Amino acid sequence: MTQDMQRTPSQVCVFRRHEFLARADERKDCVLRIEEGWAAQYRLLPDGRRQIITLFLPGDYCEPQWLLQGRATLPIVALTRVRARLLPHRSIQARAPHEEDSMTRVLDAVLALLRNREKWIFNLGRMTATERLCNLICELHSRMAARNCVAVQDRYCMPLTQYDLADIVGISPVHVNRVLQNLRSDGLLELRNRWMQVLDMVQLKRLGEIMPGQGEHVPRAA
Amino acid sequence: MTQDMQRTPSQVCVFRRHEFLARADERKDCVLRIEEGWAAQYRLLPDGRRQIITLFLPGDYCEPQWLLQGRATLPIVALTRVRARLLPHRSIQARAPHEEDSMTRVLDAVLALLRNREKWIFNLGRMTATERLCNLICELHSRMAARNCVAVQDRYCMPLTQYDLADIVGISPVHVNRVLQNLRSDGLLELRNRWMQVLDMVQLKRLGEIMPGQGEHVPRAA
DNA sequence: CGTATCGTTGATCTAGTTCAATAAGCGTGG
DNA sequence: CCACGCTTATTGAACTAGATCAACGATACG
Repeated sequence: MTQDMQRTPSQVCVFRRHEFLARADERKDCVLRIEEGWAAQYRLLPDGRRQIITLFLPGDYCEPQWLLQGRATLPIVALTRVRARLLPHRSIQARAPHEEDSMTRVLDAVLALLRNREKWIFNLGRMTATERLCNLICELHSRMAARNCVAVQDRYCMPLTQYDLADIVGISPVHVNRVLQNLRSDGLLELRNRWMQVLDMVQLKRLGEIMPGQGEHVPRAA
Repeated sequence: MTQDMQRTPSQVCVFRRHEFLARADERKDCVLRIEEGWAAQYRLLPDGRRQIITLFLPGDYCEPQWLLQGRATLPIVALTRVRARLLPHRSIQARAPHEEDSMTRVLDAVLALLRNREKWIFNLGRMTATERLCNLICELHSRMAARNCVAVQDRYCMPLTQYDLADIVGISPVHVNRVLQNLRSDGLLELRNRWMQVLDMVQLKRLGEIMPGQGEHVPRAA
């Protein structure tokens, strides 16, 4: 598919599930804008441990920093069928600051990525399994909502398997299942057949969202 | 100290231990370059849980992304006495690409930050306590080495308390202590009075460093 | 309609937490 | 110089969140 990308600059291209959008250390002269489907960037250990580092949803730039570094660092795989538009670096640089897919927009996406990683470092370091999952669900909801991908009654398509979820929040798949059971039985959400329905966003946020709590005092362990 | 910063653009300024280099949401028209001392960016929960997100060492740009977003997101505190040079955005933009403290250099630092966070998301999500600590020690060693701050025999000044270490690697201070005991008794390192001496870097790397292992197969939980 | 993937459940185990107490450093003022 | 108070390091004992193992049921899909 790399070949396709070379042949058809500024075009749309499609990846089947499990196909790679990027491989480690691959050269990149385009940024992708996901138009449909979900993709994930991950790191894998020889012993099988996997951690998903970044999730790409419809509307996201897939690796905006490629614009600056011209190279992928980690593999990116399609979690569903993915349709993406290729944005050659040149065409991005050519656009006026306030246009769609301009330099400014792409750099903003880099900053957003950086902030999102702040959040996940915190999550993985200091939140419980339930908190992490709630947090993820809220994040997905708000990102999907921002792209107008949430239907009535807070329903949205959530194609991640419980294995995927486990590899995002850094827990085991079995435990993901158990936490989801709890959230379901507490009436916070419904999740079946790749459709997520948030039933009690307030409570979900309370369980998962990180409080502002930017302590002004000297930081020290509790 | 914000006042000092306004009054003396392009100057050096000094922070005592526990003083803030930045507060959440503060406006920033300078990037700092740390000349001496260590600082940390962290997030704190009302219940006392703290996670250090970024560590700034001598030679590092402290929050290069301020150049792009003009604003801090999280508090940054001095872990030791810190001396830092103020680099106003204007002066950075004025420099030629290959100069010290040019736009290019600062953007490279943003990219490095992004990659370092990839690594830590992986660490926190999928590595054991021992692996995380070894990994951190190796990272500190190589960052200090890059700044010529490592003396003979792999000795370097490591001012982090065990509480700090705990809040970086996302485990409890007590457990940090125990893991360090193990590493000491295995003859991998020496650590006393804020001085770290790495005795067996090879073994330490093996325990902590992330193998390339970029699996080419379909990612799935082990 | 058979086969691989995905979800669910129970039982057992363990890495790491929490609590609590003590010891060792270390700066500061008298 | 010493005494005091505070921070940091160390250790043990009890506990728990979450992992691991294993089996089985449900889906989906070619």
